[in-house]
Amino acid sequence: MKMSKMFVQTLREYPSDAEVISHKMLGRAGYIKKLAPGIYTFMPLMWRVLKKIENIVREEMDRAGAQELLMPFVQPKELWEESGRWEVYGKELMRLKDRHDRDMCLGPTHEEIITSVARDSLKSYKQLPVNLYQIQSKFRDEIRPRYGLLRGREFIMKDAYSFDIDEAGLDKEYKNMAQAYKRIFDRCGLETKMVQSDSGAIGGSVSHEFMVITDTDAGENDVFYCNSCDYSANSNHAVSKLADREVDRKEFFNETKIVDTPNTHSIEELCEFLKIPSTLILKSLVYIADKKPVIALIRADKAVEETKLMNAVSGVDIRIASSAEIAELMSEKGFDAVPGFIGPKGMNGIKIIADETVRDMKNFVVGINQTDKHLVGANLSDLGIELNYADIRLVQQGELCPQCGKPLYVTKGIEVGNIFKLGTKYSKPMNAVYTDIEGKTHPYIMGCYGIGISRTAAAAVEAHYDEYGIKWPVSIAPYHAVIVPVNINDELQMHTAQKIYEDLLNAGIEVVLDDRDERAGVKFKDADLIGFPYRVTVGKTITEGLVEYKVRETGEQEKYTPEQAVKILIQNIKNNLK
RNA sequence: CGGGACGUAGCGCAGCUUGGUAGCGCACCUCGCUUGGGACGAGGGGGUCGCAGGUUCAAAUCCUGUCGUCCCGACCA
Repeated sequence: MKMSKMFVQTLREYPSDAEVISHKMLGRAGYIKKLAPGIYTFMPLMWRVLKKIENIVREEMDRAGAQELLMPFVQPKELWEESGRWEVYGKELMRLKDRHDRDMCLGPTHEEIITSVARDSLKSYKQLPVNLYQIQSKFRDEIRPRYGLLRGREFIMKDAYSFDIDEAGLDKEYKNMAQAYKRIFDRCGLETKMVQSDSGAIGGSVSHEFMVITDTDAGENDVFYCNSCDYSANSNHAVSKLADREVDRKEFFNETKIVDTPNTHSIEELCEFLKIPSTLILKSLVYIADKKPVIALIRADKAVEETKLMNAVSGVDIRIASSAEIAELMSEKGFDAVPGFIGPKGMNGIKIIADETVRDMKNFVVGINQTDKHLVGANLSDLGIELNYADIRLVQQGELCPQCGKPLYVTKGIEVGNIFKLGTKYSKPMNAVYTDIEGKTHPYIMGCYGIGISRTAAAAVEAHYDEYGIKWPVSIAPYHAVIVPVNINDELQMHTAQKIYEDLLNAGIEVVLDDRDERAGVKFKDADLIGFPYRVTVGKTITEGLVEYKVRETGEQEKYTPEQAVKILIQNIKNNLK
């Protein structure tokens, strides 16, 4: 490719709307162009990167025994009604009507479609197991798309679905996919952690996410992990042992009574007023789960993990209650307390979920729905309510590993892939069954396995960049190398560059010749920004028969004869692609 | 959906307070000069100032409405 003809425009400045590294870099280097929020054109360089990732995914999925197909992007409502998700999925599902006024949607995921395809074709146990996948654009009408390709509305995804006759088969395929994913991300030059996670809206029981660990702002997930064993989990799923279970502190309160606690609207204010540690306070939080109030109780030095709470009440939608909703709840129960003084006492008929931390608390402080008052020296028996215990606690750094008891650490991660055990979540309601050896029918045992292709590309930038631009891993770089003649009007320089370029092309290397009549600085800046893994500069030293070879990743550079440079380049690239 | 901000050339921005012939840098075109880390000079092309009303002799500027975009909170590959 000649740089002078390449359809790319690099910019002097970062796009003003970009917040995170990958968005800034990909925008400035001319890889992507925004059309609408979360909707981007993949420019030629970007498309080359995406195709590289797709091909790695294809090779590894095929090697793992999966078969590629391609399902429709536009889907009819009827299938979504069969699975029950037309009602449940919410506004992220982009709904539209065709000319006959029929309800349709843009595919955010394809469980319904693949299940309907499978049930028409997979009739016998003899045909199972099967794993089918596709690589395609998905559309999810995210509330707030952001971070460029990391959270788009339209994005490219690989989604795979497995069908087995029993759980054992699913377990085997689940492991098989986990191994394939490891190989895929390794080949993309990405270090990932496989972490336990919540199974979310797609449903099912067990799931793991593949996280690119990053120290940039783009990591939207907190990952807890143990250095002593293999435990790691997304914060929405992580569990821990408490480092401190010391809760009976009789020295503070030796009798149960109501005390005045004026203007203590926060835990901090209450601690300060009563001169007590926050571990002595039972915190009561009001949430709205599927439009109904739920009270969550937890030791006040800990925070509630909303996904866990949602699972504890089997809800699909949860958020903290507004002060108006709290006021409404109060008046319904005959109280008039303001937030800060809410408590479980007298809340009969409201679902109350207590975190495990509550179990051990004794002689604690709790709100009793009277403004400017708290009950001190309280015990659970004083509250006169029925508690449902569940782990709804957000793990904090320093708490202990649930497996081995050593301290847990936290880091940021970008989720680039996930694997789910679906079981019969879709096959049962959609009556997708096979016939066993005895002639009986059973629903398939299903699994699903996703990889965000475009997100993986962005995550690779987050993991490989410096102040000058992108440092693509060779395996997914748009081109392997760039040849830069410093002065194209110098016949020897240009002739040598041209020769190197052709030799590399003939060797199957994806190479760009920067034949633009620009100053060296411009070409170097662009080469660094675009992120070619290797650069060969043909400048003044060509009069001594030498060119300069430079590695983008390490900054390492060396002078060679043109023939040596070609040879080393070919060798390094081939080694890297193994 | 709530809270904040912004819409002026492909990109980044000034002008608006106090109405009076639309500007700057980058990018683009021509010529010259230059050629190892985003040179320089001269000339040039490109904008219904998001859109619609209103006020006014006169609106990018003031008023009203509307659409769009970005940032902070609840989702997920």
